[in-house]
Amino acid sequence: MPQTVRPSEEVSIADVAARAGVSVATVSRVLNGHTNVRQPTREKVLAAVAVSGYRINELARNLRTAESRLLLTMVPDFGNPFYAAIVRGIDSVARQNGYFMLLCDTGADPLRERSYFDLLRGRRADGAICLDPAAVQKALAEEASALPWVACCEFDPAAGVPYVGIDNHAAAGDVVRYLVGRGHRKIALINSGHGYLYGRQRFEGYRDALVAAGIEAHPAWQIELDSLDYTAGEAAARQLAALGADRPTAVFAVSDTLAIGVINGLRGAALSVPEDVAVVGFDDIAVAAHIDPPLTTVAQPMQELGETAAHLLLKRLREPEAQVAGVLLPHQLILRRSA
Amino acid sequence: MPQTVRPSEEVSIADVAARAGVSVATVSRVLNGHTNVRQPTREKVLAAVAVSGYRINELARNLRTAESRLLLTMVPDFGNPFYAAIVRGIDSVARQNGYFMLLCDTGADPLRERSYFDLLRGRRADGAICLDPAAVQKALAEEASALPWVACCEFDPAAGVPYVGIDNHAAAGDVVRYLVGRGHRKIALINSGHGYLYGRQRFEGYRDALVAAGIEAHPAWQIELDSLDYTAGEAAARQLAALGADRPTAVFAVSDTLAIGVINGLRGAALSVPEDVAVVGFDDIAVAAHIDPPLTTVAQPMQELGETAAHLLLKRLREPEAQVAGVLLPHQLILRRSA
DNA sequence: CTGAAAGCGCTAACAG
DNA sequence: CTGTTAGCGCTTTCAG
Repeated sequence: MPQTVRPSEEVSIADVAARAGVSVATVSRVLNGHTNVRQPTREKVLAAVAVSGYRINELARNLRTAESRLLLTMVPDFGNPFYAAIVRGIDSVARQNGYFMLLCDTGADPLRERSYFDLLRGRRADGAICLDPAAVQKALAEEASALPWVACCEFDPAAGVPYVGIDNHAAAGDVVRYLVGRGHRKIALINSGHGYLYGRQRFEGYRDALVAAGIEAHPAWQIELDSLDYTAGEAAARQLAALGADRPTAVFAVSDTLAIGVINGLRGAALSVPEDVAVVGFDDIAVAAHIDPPLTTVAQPMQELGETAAHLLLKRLREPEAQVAGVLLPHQLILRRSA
Repeated sequence: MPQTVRPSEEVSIADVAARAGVSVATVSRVLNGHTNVRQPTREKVLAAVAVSGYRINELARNLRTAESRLLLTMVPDFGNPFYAAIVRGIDSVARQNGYFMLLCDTGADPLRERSYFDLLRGRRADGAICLDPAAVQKALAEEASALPWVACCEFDPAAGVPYVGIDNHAAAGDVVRYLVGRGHRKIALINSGHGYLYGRQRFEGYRDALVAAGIEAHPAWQIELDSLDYTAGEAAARQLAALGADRPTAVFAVSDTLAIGVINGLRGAALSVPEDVAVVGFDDIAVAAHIDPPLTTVAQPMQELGETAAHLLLKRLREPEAQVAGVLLPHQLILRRSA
């Protein structure tokens, strides 16, 4: 016969029922705010709860109701302030809807992402929001398409997964057109490499806008990085500065962290911004407005991106059958002094 | 009679057992890697698992084993890169030990923190790491001291809660002594206000070092803020710049975000750093090295702070009775160009 | 080495 | 309005 090993202080719903002189069903009813309980009975129960110090065991409730009330959020790097703002948006609507957020840093590693997705399969999370590179998502797409998840920022409209993001192609075009309007014709692109779909979209926006302006880009002006670190931006800037006569007069970096690194790298090469080289970033993270020179950048509605992702997911949980379309939020070019 | 509403595709351990022609107990044994199962039997089970596409329901396991394998982390603001680095440290050791991390942003709000602590009470998390202001923690101290949690960065040695942090008093003293050594006698302190214990500790370190150097501080040089935003730092800088002849020649800000704001504010007042005013920050967040001028600051071992906190908590979970002492990690003054 | 069976603590039919 | 009872899906004695 299995024995109960719980410490004596653990009080269960049955204890409360006994103390109140009612059934466990009644206790459950008042706990869950059902209305069909007489007032005196309700009070008896509440009193018993109070004196016994009872706390509901949500693990048991979770099993019974078959939900964990947890939303999983996967980010490639929560050291990047860009993600922090989005995560805050997710968190706020999750909480408003009675969910908590399980935050995981995948480091853009497919294996780690896979193991996090197992949280869904094991019912430990009810749904997931994925901010990982599309390449990483893709590996999962087939087998995971039935799982309740949505994509945020990184998305492949063709993947059949609900998503929210911005029009990266247009945004990159806006930047190039602005720069061209200011007289620049030698415009570099510092891009995050490989897996990121937004990288490709922004590259295409950059290329198309250049073509439309009748400008041919020097191959050396297009740099692919495998990191969004400040340091990576610095290295890219040095590389560009070394071009001598072929040096670009403007640089478009696909992330503010990169752009800040670029500015610093340019400074190290005795080039001043924006006089010698104009610099435009992307994201509009908090620090962008507070450096020297203040960064001209494309603002993404970060908080709203997160909120929308959470709403999309919640909707998918409520109506599993409903077809949820992808949504694109507006971006905005913020003019400051760096370009 | 209650009916089973689970979709037909949901397969349970009983289905696997039936398919393999064994009992659920045996399936469970195989799943949990128990050794007392004959090889042929094990293979039958594994085969049945594979063909049925069975995934263990961790909610059920959690109820049975009475643990959630989740660690709760509460931060006052995950927009601050300082916290991001710590959180990464926590996450890495949590994962190494088979736990996932539930990350919550309390906004330094006692009510929200309380509600998060309820996750512990409801067994949805096995333990917690709290980075909130001591004042917020204190409200919980009495009733929550029995709960398995540890404090990180913010700690009251007298509270009886295991903690990890740095010696803030000494660190602030180091900054002041360095500044005095460079000839400064008019040293301002820009502090986070109110609740934060580290604020008080750093203030005392600042004050004591000043006294030891025989310097009397002008009251106007001590500014209390209720935010660590860049903007808050900027406002403080303007305030200091307006002092005219009484203007300090050095500023010690208790956070890098504040310090970056200060530098920007000073620049707005046409004061240059470090020539007119030297600026020292605290934390050594990633961007600190990449602004102009690069920030002199006190580095905290952020990753290690998080890792240690997680280890402390894990130890407390394993040995509930053991007395865990507080631990102080070394800090380091990083000299760059801002001071 | 394997199986039967007793729950973990809770919710929700169903019957009264 | 309230109680009885059957599980949710799993782990773990205890017997054989």
